[in-house]
Amino acid sequence: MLNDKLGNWTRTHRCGDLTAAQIGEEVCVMGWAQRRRDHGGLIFIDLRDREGVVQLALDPDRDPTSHQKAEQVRNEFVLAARGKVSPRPEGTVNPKMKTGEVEIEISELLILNRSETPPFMLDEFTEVAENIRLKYRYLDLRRPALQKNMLMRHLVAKTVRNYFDSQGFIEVETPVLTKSTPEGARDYLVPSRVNTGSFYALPQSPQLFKQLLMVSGFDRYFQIVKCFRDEDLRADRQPEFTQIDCEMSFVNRAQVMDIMEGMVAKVFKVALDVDLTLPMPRLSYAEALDRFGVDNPDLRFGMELIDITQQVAGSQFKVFSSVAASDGLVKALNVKGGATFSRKELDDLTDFAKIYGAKGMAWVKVTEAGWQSPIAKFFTEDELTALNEKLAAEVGDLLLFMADTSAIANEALGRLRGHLGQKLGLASKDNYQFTWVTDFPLLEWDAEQRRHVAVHHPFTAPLEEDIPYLDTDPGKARAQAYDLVLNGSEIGGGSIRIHDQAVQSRMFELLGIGAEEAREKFGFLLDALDFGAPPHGGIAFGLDRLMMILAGTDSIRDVIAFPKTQKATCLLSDAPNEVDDKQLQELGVRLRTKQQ
RNA sequence: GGGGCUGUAGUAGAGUUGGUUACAACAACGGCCUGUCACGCCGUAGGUCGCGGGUUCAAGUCCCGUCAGCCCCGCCA
Repeated sequence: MLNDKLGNWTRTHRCGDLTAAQIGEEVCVMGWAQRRRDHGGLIFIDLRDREGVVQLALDPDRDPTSHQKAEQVRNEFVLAARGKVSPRPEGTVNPKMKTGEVEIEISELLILNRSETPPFMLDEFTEVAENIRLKYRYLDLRRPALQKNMLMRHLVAKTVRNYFDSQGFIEVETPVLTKSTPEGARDYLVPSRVNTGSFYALPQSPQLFKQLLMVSGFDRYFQIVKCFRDEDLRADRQPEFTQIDCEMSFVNRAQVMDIMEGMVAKVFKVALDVDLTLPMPRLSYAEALDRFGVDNPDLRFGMELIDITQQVAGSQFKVFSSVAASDGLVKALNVKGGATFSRKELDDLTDFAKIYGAKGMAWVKVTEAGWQSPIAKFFTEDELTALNEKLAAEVGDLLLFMADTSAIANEALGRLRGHLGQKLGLASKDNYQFTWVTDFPLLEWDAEQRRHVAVHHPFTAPLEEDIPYLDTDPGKARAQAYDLVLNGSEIGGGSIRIHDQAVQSRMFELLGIGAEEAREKFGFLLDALDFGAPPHGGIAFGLDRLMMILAGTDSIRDVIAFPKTQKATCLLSDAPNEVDDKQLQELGVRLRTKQQ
């Protein structure tokens, strides 16, 4: 059957926008049939567009032609309808719908297109397995939840652009086909046909180009830009993702952080109508690790880590005292009211800690009769008193202990803290607690590669007072870096950059990148720094992670229109796919066989 | 590279100790119905139990392998 033609019909309203204010108006709406209710005589159709749903009423007595057409309508047919907005008869108002006070009395109906029966209902109620949703992503995107997320993402991007514009930033595009560089994540490579045997890399970030823009005098740059990292996926990680990237000249750390707080506050106001308190708290890396065990602490709840290494150093409990003697850490958490945890729950917590390298976990239930714990017997009265005091232990509390190297004790107990915060409902989704984390180490020792690697990236400037350490004790040098952490998630990170060619060369040297390699890989940057590079610094925010928190979802796929699966494939387009041998030949690329 | 969870009509699920023809719901299709709104009523159709192998008289169910989706560790300057 032929579809109706749109002709010169013009939409006057979006479905979801019709309210009592339009009563009496002749309107024209277009959208998808969400559901048809056929009463034999009267037919109701819920028509949906991105703003919502409105009820069309088709009365055979008013217009038999459109009523007849309405009998053919099935789910997801594309309709255009003209009619009068009317108040619903008494007793038939639907308070659950935004448009529930009105309906459109249809005088003319067009079936613009038909639809196969969709593989799943496109309403807000039906739950569908994610692989099915991803295969039919264009249908899933038609549903209210994803429509809402994508509309919000647009609003956030618009707000970011307006804010940066108002602060004198300009958006400049940087290359997507660029140069592979050592350090950092695995690159996505693109073979060059014109230069057989050579490859471009897709950018992990526009880092070098934005620094060059500072050398070029643009002063304040930003870009909302795709970045690519060929690493394994997580619930909050996709191989291609979007950064809000920016860079400023003639600024120090505090000035960068101030401007960025303003941007984040604007975004929260526009997207959620939430007023943030500025300035945001600032924690040093050392303090974050000491108090929370991780460099991305969730500040929605307390339950801080407590260092009890001193208190147990002399105890009979060898697991603790030996760690204390070997420069490790013994730390504890006081889970208020946690004495009700079952043995199974405690075992589960232990298993959780083991994921992060912990060898075990000691626990204590604080009861009226004292410590109920497998390890209670190892401690003297004095030691118990000291520990109870240090941990502010009260009857009903659960104390969890971790003894290990400082790295493992901190991470395992810190993760356990985050896990317990979720489990105990201490981390409400609509509570937004920010903190900056600063003074990261500049370098860390990579035992496998037997060299220092940059904690942030190789262009990060050391704290001015720590520059002497570069020659004496590089591991001790701290960086002029800063991460913005929201509810335990790192949503942004940046630094003041090195603008001095000599310092940059020294940095490469420390990273074990020889002068020749540095010249080959980064020569263009080193050259640029020699031509009057201004002091500069910047930051990049992960737009997808920010959107996850704004949208209140646990999956990055819910804020990306066309996301990849965990194996980095696209179930919709079937990418990546094999290509014709002819294409490979043109590129000068030959596939290795499995045996090789 | 490693650990874990899941896979049964189009969809989301039930299926007990291995035992008759694999269930009911929603969706679909046909019919009835003039105030429903996740409409209602009657009827019809719809299955490679992810795939492959094994054990068994007998496998959706037990075992092995494999594929896919998800979560995590490693990885992610």
